[in-house]
Amino acid sequence: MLARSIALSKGRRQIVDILLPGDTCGFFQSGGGHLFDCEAITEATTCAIDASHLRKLRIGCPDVGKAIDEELVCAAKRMAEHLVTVGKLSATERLLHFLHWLEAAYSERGLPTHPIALPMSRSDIGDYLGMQVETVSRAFASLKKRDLVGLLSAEQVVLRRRPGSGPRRLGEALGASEMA
Amino acid sequence: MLARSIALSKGRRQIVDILLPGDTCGFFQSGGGHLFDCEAITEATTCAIDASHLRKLRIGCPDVGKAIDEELVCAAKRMAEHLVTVGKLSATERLLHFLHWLEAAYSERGLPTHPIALPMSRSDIGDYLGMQVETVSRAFASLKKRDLVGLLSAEQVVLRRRPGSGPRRLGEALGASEMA
DNA sequence: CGAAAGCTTGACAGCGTTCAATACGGGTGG
DNA sequence: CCACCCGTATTGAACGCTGTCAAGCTTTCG
Repeated sequence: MLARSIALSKGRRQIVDILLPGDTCGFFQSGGGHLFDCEAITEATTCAIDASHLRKLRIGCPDVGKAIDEELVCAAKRMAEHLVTVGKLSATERLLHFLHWLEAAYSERGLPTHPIALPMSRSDIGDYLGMQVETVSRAFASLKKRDLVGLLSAEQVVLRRRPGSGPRRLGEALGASEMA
Repeated sequence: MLARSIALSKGRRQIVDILLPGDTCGFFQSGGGHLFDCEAITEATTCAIDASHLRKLRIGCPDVGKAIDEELVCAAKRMAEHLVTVGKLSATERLLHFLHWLEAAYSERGLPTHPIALPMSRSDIGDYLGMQVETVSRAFASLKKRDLVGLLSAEQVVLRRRPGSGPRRLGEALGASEMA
């Protein structure tokens, strides 16, 4: 698990994207400078590709260009949905939404989802979801009290699926997340 | 001015990006479906490019692919910085940051910046910055009271530059935006 | 001129931040 | 093995900001 982030003053940062096995963490540079920091949350094995070599490769092989585009578009899509999460949801809803997203992402990659591993610290979660560490804790407490999640430990979480709150599109998820 | 947004339930939406003359509003589709809605805020003249034609064009001409990548990366960069704005700034700071961003964007394109035009409604601004209409109004009032902006009308704004708060990189801007 | 839509302002409740204190867990050294 | 210590997580209390509801106000358009 990697975190793509933007560094701010005084050691603060905003995590803008989270990368899981199979995702690509390069590509985001223009004019030679990288746009984002990228930091490993867990142990990670990465594969470096020489930029000039890749550039040459693209010319002969259109599929390469297409794959790069696909990756860029996916990252943009993730960020846009994340923007909705941060912009429109309450703290508890953000956390729940994030956990469901993680579960879906794990499941796509064949990683265990019961429980789901949460290797990042509370402060990482806060930097990702745009809230304070304390608020993250409170949100966990709130979800636990409602039996929406179970906490085996601080980094081992089980999601209890509420009827009708399964994985769904974001627009509907938001409608449902109003937790009336 | 166009707004790229994600539609939510009950007519709500999150605007994820704002496009100005020279920006490209396509590209964001995968599997035939568009990822975002795109809506005109002002009158706009657009230029449609046939997708299959473009695909063929890329093969022979590497610059085309590079230009598309450039556009994707720029959009991702905008969204990431916007994410910082929404995730880490208070309502008033968000608005001020947005106005400065607009000024810089206008200035890059040779559009007038004194005053700067604000063709979008308060509700659009709210959907972009992740806050309510009333909060947008309050933020304007607060900025006006501090003489950071002047309101000629609801859509004609002048930015009064505070010493040391000119256009700068986002990391520093955030440091300064703590408005101590 | 009247109506409708958008903008602004006020009051109040609720949520999230802040500051502070406490609990938990892993590791080290005695 | 236990005591201690550190970093991290949780919990508590008070405050401030923002969402909400409601009422005026301005502008636009018929």
